Amino acid sequence: MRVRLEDVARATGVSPKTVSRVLNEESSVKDSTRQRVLAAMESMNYRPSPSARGLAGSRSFLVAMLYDNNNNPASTYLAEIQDGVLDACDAHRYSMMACPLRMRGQDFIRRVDALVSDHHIDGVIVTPPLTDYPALLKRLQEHGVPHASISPLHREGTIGVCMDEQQAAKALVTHLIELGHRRIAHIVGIANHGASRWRLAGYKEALATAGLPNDPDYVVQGEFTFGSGVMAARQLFALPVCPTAIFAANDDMAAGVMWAANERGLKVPRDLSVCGFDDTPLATQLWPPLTTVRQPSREMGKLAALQLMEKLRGRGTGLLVQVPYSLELRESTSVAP
Amino acid sequence: MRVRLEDVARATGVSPKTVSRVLNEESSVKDSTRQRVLAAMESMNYRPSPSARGLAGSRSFLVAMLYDNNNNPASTYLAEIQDGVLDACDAHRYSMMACPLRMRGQDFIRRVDALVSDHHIDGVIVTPPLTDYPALLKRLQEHGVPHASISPLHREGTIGVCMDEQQAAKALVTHLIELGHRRIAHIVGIANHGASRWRLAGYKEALATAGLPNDPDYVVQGEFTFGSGVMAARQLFALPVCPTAIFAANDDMAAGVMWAANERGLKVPRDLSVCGFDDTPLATQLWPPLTTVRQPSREMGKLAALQLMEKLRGRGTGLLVQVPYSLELRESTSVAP
DNA sequence: CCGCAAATTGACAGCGCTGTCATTTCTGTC
DNA sequence: GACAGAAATGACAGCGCTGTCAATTTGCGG
Repeated sequence: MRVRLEDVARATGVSPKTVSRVLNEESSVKDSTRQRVLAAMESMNYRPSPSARGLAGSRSFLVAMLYDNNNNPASTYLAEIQDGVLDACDAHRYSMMACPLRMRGQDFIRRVDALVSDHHIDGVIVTPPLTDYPALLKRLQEHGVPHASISPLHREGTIGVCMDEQQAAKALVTHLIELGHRRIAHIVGIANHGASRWRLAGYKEALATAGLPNDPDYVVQGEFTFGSGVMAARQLFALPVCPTAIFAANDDMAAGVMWAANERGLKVPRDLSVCGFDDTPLATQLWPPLTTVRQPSREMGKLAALQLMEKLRGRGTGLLVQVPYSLELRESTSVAP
Repeated sequence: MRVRLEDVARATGVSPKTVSRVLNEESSVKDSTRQRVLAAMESMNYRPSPSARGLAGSRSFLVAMLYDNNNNPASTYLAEIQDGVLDACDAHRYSMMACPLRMRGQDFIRRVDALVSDHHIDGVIVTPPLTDYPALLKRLQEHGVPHASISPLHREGTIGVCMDEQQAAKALVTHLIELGHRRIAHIVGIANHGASRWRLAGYKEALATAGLPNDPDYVVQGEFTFGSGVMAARQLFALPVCPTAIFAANDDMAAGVMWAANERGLKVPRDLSVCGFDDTPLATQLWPPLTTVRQPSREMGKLAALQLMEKLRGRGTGLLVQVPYSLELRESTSVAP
């Protein structure tokens, strides 16, 4: 019924073990043999059984993507990462399981345990903000399960992928300055998220570099949601001297800012320049379209998964690769009034 | 190292097979025996190996959630469904794999084949718009893999979960009529999606029931995105006689309508009532908050998964359960001007 | 053409569980 | 109290693959 490894072996005239070697890309197989086996596999449409491989061997070819579904601000972001991870897994014949972790109490530790020991997970992709949850990372290490992080806050000894968000934020704010803006406000994301810190740091750096003052009134707290963007903007508009530009730490909040501006009768970008971060679909759906920083989430998921699988194969030491950002200059920003 | 079924058997003084029976909830085990075995499992922290179970038995305890990542308008929706499915799977010790399907050409058939035969998938959760892709359903049937659908267009012989979207749309539009609106427009979603059809039908039904005319100019095509909502609204505003209320087939488009209204200087809800559908997070982030229909996506994912697992266990015949909608009447709608 | 190390290949057991079928232990009945 | 039939349990093989280690083949210097 099902084509087994043994069938391929028989068809090729070699032992099952040799077919297994080819399957696992072991080096000690003569090239001519490998070719014959591969050809047979192909023509017989052989597909190894993950269950059998998992049971007999030490590897499961399973990768888990962990995410925090407790306070899930940006499901678009996670969905894109997930797709990228799946892409990479597909290409290397790995499978992926998506695993939401509710970070209440210590229950999540048990979930991690269950996951790892049940399914023999080979490796884990960790997404923000889980990337900086020490208890989780510690547990993974105890299990001996390698992980790759996406945009981790602490980068030493971590493999995965990141973007120079601070540099990107700086570039964005510098762009505003070049447009003639001098009163530039920033809406910060959820405290302690890496993204929030870096973007704030980039904002401050740009101001400092340009020799502009860093007015604390111009830095208000948000929480990455549309609503918090609206609230933060209202707060800024209530200031005695309004900013002429607002850099929100993500697109959702920027959309909130635009809404609030509108509510107050401010025309974007004529009266107020607005920019965000992430380049979510929202950015181009708003009117005017939002100036923002493109964060290649999907690509990042893919790269993180690739890094992980490299490590699993024992090839390379695993790196924290950096993906390039790109400024998407659109119509929500213009010269200062 | 690892606690095996055999260890539990030894500890309890029964044969491995009996432990296996308890594990699989077979009926032919004396109750006292079952209790002892369960106690031992608990105290030894026994966790069965999915690989071994998959290899030896006919079941894999794996469920796949299929989604279309080609044109993915509403990743929030899918993310919520996914979480619901995961919830249900967790509860019944099943695992879930998320599987995006690119519906280009015939490649996706191979992907389905690979999925089912590689992983021995026990069952599949199908999400819109895949629910109505005949080639996919046929292939699943050929593989003998049961599936549960979420909001399928064709309901006969299907198990899964649905909502009476037509009724919900009717109720929403009826609400507008009760507020005194007579010129009510509708922005349709992507053609052929079940959601689009039902919501349009509900709109028409409400008008007909109230004896209002069905002006074709007041029904414009959208595609479930913010941008398409903006375009559609502009089209409606350009009409000689403007509608006083717009029912968009989803929240994203409704947000687009609100934006366009704003752009044109129309105050919502004073000059124009707007309502959407789905109750995405966006609905409460807009200002004014959006009147919409709550679609319990997460709950629906959970229920679909439960239906599927019931079927897998051979219990019950599997149903298409209907979840209740609820009208979320908020500030974006008010009495007609 | 031989001997030896290196390169390749193969034999075999067993991973942890379940399907099949045989066996034992209960029931209730006359 | 013996007996049929049902209920409960067990023995055993084997799912499809890989780890271990042994066997074979190859390449090469002399």
